[in-house]
Amino acid sequence: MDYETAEQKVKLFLAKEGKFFTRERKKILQEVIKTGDHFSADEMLLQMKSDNVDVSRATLYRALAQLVQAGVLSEADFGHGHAHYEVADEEEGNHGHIICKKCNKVVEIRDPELASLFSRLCAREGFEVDSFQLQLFGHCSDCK
Amino acid sequence: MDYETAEQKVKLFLAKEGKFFTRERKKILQEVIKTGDHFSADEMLLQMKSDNVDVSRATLYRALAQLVQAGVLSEADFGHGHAHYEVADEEEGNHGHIICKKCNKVVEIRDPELASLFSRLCAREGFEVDSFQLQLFGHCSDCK
DNA sequence: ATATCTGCAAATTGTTTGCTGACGA
DNA sequence: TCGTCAGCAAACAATTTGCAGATAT
Repeated sequence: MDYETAEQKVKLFLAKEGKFFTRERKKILQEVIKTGDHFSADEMLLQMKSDNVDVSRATLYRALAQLVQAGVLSEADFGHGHAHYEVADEEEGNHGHIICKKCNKVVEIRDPELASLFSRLCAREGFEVDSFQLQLFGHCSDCK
Repeated sequence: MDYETAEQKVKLFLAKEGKFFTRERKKILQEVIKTGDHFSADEMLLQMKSDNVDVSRATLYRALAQLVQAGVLSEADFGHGHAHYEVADEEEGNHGHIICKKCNKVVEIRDPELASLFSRLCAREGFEVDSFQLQLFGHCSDCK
């Protein structure tokens, strides 16, 4: 997702909630979009520090939660004891991850079959699904 | 999984690690097997309290981690801020969950297509997968 | 006998919250 | 102007850990 698209989404969301697009939120959004990868709150703080962008931990956490709500970020748990974020897919459902238990490498899994299989399974249970989290744990080619 | 099977697995695992099958670990295993459902560490402590089984929180956490390693329990994160456990499936891959975002109801999703699709996707990335976690978030028939 | 265990309380980790002066519309 | 915000420090919840005496083999 490019910065412009993201900013539109965020502004729309904030406006709807009666909130402001402050300079801190903008700085955070820029840093977040700049990252092409998964990141934790701490990693983002480090990146910001190295870019001389100064925002408090509390503000970052508050902003990340908003970005998730705004649909700009998605959140995942790789079993490492803290949340991971990544820029959300622009269209349709999100994607899964394969995590190497040895070296912690993370690879994204995208396949149209995923969404279609999931919605079939959910319909069977009478659920209406709007997102999923899929983590596959194993060993990558280097570690097995 | 019945108690006997579980105890075998646990004893094997503990022996391999040079650890003991103590009375606390046995009490915990019994309570865990008794539960037919998902549970958190706190819920298990409550159940044990109501059964007059007395084990400290620290010992429970240590034992749960071993049971996961032994393959008797599996661990999942439903986004509620704490881990959930459930007795692991005896054969082949585990299963997923659909979680209602409104009422927190959790329904299990089992389908042979899951494992086969996942192993296909992983092979494509050169990974060898041994477990997965799948959470589908949405609204159940009562809440939508 | 000896290494592993338990329970306790204290420590850690990741994250959230209350407050006060600063900021955005 | 007036409500929202940022930063700080304190609060929190879930989980982990160090230690000293109890226990398993």
